[in-house]
Amino acid sequence: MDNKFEPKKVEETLYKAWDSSGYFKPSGEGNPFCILIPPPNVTGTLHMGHAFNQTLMDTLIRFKRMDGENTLWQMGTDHAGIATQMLVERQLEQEGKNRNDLGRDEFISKVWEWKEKSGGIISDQIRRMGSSIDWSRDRFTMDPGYAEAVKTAFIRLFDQGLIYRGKRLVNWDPHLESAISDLEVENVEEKGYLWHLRYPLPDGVRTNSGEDHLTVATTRPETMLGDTAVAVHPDDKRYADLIGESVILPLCDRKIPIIGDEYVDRDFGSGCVKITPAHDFNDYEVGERHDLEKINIFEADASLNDQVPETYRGLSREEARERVLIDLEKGNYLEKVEDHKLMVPRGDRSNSIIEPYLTDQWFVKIGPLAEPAITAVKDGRIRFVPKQYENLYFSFMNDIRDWCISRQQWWGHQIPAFYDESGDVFVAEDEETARRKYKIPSQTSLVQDGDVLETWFSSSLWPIATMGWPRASKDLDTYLPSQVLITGHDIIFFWVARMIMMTLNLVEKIPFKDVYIHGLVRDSEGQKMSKTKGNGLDPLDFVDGASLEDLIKKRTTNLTQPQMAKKIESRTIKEFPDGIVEYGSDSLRFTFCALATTGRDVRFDVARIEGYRNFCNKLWNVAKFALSNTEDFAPGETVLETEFSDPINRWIRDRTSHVINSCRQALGDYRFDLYANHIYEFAWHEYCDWYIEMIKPNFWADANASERRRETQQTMLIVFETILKLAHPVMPFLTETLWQEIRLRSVEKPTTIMLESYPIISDFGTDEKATQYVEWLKRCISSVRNIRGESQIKPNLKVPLLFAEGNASDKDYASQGDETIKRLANVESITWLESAEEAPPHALALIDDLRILVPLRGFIDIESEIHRITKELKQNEDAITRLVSKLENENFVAKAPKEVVSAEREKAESLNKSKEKLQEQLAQIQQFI
RNA sequence: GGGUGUUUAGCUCAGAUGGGAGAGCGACGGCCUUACAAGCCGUAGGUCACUGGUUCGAUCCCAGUAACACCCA
Repeated sequence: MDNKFEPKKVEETLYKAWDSSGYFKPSGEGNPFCILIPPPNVTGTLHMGHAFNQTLMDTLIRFKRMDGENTLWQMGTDHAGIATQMLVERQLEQEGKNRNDLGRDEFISKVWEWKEKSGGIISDQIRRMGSSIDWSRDRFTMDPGYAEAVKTAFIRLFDQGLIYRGKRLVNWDPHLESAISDLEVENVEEKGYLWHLRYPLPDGVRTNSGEDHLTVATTRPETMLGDTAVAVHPDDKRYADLIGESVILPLCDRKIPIIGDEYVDRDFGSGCVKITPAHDFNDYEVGERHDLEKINIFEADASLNDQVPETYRGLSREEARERVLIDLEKGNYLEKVEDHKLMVPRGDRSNSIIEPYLTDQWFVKIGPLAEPAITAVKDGRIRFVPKQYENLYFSFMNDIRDWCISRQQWWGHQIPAFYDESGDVFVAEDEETARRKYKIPSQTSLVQDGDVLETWFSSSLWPIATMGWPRASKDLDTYLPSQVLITGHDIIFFWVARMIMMTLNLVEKIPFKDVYIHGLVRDSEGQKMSKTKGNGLDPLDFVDGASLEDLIKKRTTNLTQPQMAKKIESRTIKEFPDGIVEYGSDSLRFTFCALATTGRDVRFDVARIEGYRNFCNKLWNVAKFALSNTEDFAPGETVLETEFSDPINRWIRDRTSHVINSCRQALGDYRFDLYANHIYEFAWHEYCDWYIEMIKPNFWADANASERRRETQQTMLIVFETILKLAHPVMPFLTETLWQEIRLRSVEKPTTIMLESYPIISDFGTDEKATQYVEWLKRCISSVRNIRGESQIKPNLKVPLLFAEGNASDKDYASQGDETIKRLANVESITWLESAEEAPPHALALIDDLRILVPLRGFIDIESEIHRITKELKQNEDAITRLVSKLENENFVAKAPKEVVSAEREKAESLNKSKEKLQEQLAQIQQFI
C-alpha cells in the first residue's frame, strides 16, 4: 500500500465500477426509500451549494441502501427556461444576431444543441462527488414524457377552474421582455432622489393654506405621464375638502381627480400622492378601489408608447425621466429635489429594473391549492426538519397570491392553449383535441399561445412526472410519497411549496414525508458566494486541486462587471496564495457533513477540509497497520468473544456498539454533523489512539502463536471493518478501497462495501466490566503522561511508578494493566507501597483513593510540580466551595430531588479527600525548593 | 415598517425535560516512539451578548435591550 491515501488513483475507477455493476439501482427488496434530487440547471455547473446538497443526499441514500432499504435516488435536470435562454441569446449576440433573426423553431433547436453540448457537465461533476444515483432513470424536464405531464397538469387545472388568463399587473423584465415571478424580484436599496412636483389646481381652487397647487413626491417622475389621480388621506384636514376636485396634470394637460384613500401616509412628503395604476402595485389597488383609468405608458421594452405626448414617445425610461424633469423645471412644476434611499426591484437573472406592467398572463388560482397544502404540514403528514421552517412555510402559504405561470419566452413548455380569431381561448393537448373538445369547426383557424410556462411550473410536478405520471405506474405506487426531500431554504417557496400543492391536487397524495432543510454555503467570512464578488468556489477544485492561476482565471472570466477583476484577483491571492491542494472527494464530503449543523448558514473554511483530509489519511494508515499485522490471520478459526483473554478487546467491542448507536441515531435525526463527529472521534481517538496502542504487544514476540494474538487480530479487523461501514455513506471511496483490502482477511470474497449491511449494535454487545477497567487504565496512563509532560521529562526516559492506597479493584487493574501502563506511560517499574508514608519525594496524581506517584529523583521539576498541584488544588477548592454553599442552603436540601442532593454530597466528600492529599503533597514538595 | 433566526474558547460550531460547559481548527511546550510529521504526547483559553423575572438553583425557561443575519412589504 502507498504511504498516503491518494484519492485520484481510485475515485473514478471505483465510481465506474459501482455504476456499471448496477449498485446504484434500487434493489427491489425492502422498504422503499426514495430521495428526489432538486434538479439542477441542465446547462449549469456544480457549485458549493450543490456539492453540499449532494453530499447529504448521498450519505443518506448509501446509509439506507446498506440498511436494507429499496433505495431510489431519482436524478434529473431542469431546463431552466430563462437562464438557459439568456445564455444562448448571449451567444447569438456575439455573432451579432438575436433570436428574432432565427425565428422560434430555429432558436429552439439552437438551445437543444447547446443543451446536448453542455448538458452533461453537471452530471459528470455529480459523479465526481461520488453520488450513487441511478443514472438509468435520469430525467429532463423537457423530455417528451415530462412534457406530457406538464400539459396534462395544465389542462386539468384549467378544467378545474384553477388556471385562468387575465390582464393583471405583473413584474415585468423589460430586458427579457417577459413576466417574471414575484420571487425572482430582488429588492435592493439604492440611492435615488425624491422629486417634489407641483400639480396646479384649476382656477379659483385653493388649498386650506392658500396654495394654488398640490405637491406630490415621487421617485419616478417619468411615470407622471400615466397618472390618473392624486390621492390624499380622507381625514387629512389640509386636503379633505378638495376630494372630488381635480388637478391639472402638467405636460399632459389632462385633468385628473383628487381622491381620498386611507392608503395615503399623511406624514410622508406633503401628504399628497400621485396615482399611476398601470405602473405601481399599490396604485393599482387604489385604482381598483376608485375605478380609475389605467394608462399604460410603456412598450414591452419600457420605452414610452403613444399614450404619452408626442415629444416623449419612443424614449427609454431613463431618457424620458430626464426630459420630463427638464420640462417640469421649465414649467416651474418642480418644487424641490431631495436625496432619497429607495428599494429598487431588480430581476435576479438579468439584473435590470423590473416594471410593474399590465399584460395578459396565465395564472394559477392558488387559494384552493394552498389550503390542503397547509393542512398537510399542520397535521404532520409532511414534516419540516428543522421544525422552525414550518413557520416560514405557513407565513408564505397564508398570504400567497395567484401564481403567474406564463413567460414571454421561447425555451420551455409552450402553453397548450389555442385562440380563434376573436380571441376565445381553448385549452387542450393539441389543436386536434381542442377542436374535438370544444367542437370547433375546421374552417375556424386556431393559433397556439406563444408563451411558455415558467420553469417552476414544470418542476412542481417533479415528484410525479419522474415516476411516470400521468400514466399509472409501479414507481408511483412504490416511491410516492418519497421519504425525504433535501434542499436549501432558498427554494421552499419556489419549489417545495409548489410540489406539495400540485401533488396533492393531481394525485391526492403528499409528495414526500420529510423536508430536510440545510443551510446555504457561504465563504469563510460568512459572505454569500457569488460571481460578482469573486468569492465563489468550485467544489471540484477541492477534489482535484487547483493552481492560483486557475482560480484567478475562473473567478475573473465572464464577469458582468469586468472592473471588479483586479479586486477579485488580489482577494484570491490573499485567500489561496498557493492555490488549492488536492483533497479528494471523501474529504470534501466529510467536511460538508461535519458542517451540516442546524444553523441557516454554513461557512466553508479550508482549515476544516484539511483536518478531514488528515482524517482520511489516518484511516489509511491504521489500515496499513491492521493489514501488516494480520498476514498470518486464518479467517475461519474465530475465537468466541466469551473466551477473549484481553479485556481491551472486549472494551473496544463495547465502544463499537456505542458508536454504532450514535451514528444510527444521528443519521435518523438528519444530524449529519453529529454523525461525522462520532465517526471521527471513535476512529481516531478511541480506536487509533487507545485501542491500537494498547494491543500492539499482542502482536509481538512470544504472543505470536497465542490465542491472544488471534483474538486481537480478529477484533482489530472486525472493528476496523465496522468503522469502514459506518463511514462508508460519507466517505465512499476511501472506505471501499480499504474494505477491499481488509476483506482479504475474511472467508467471504469481497464484492462491495456499498451493499454490506450497515452495522447494528447487537453485532457487538456491551461489556461494562472491561469498560471500567480500560477507563481506569486510560486515566492512569494520562495521569503519568501529564506529570511527564509538565515536568518536561524526555520521552525516551523511563520513570519508576509507585502506587499507594487504593482499593482492591485498583490493585487488580494495576496488575492486569502492568505492561500497558509501562509501555504507554514510559514507566520502567511499578511498585505498590504498603503505605503512603514510605513514599520518597514524588509527583502525585489521584484516581479517587489511589495515589499514583512518580519519584522525583532529579527528573521531576519541583517548580512545575508545585505549579501542577496548585492548579489542581485550586480547581478542587473551587468545586468544593460551590458544593458546600449549595449543601448549606436549606432550600436546596429541602427542595431539590433527593438523588441530586446525595450525588452532590458524595461529590463533596470525594473532593474533600482529594483535597487533603493534594495539600499534603504541596506541603511536602515545597520542602524541596 | 412586519416577521424569523443567531449571539457559548482566538476562529468555526456542538450542547443539556434547568444541577453549573465540550469538539475541531488555531495557539503554546515537548517529541522523526518500527501505521501515520497529513503524525504522537502534553498545556493554556469561556461572567455561555446585556438587563430583569420565574426557581433551592438559569448559559438553558420567560420578558425586555443591543448587535448581526435572513425573509416579507
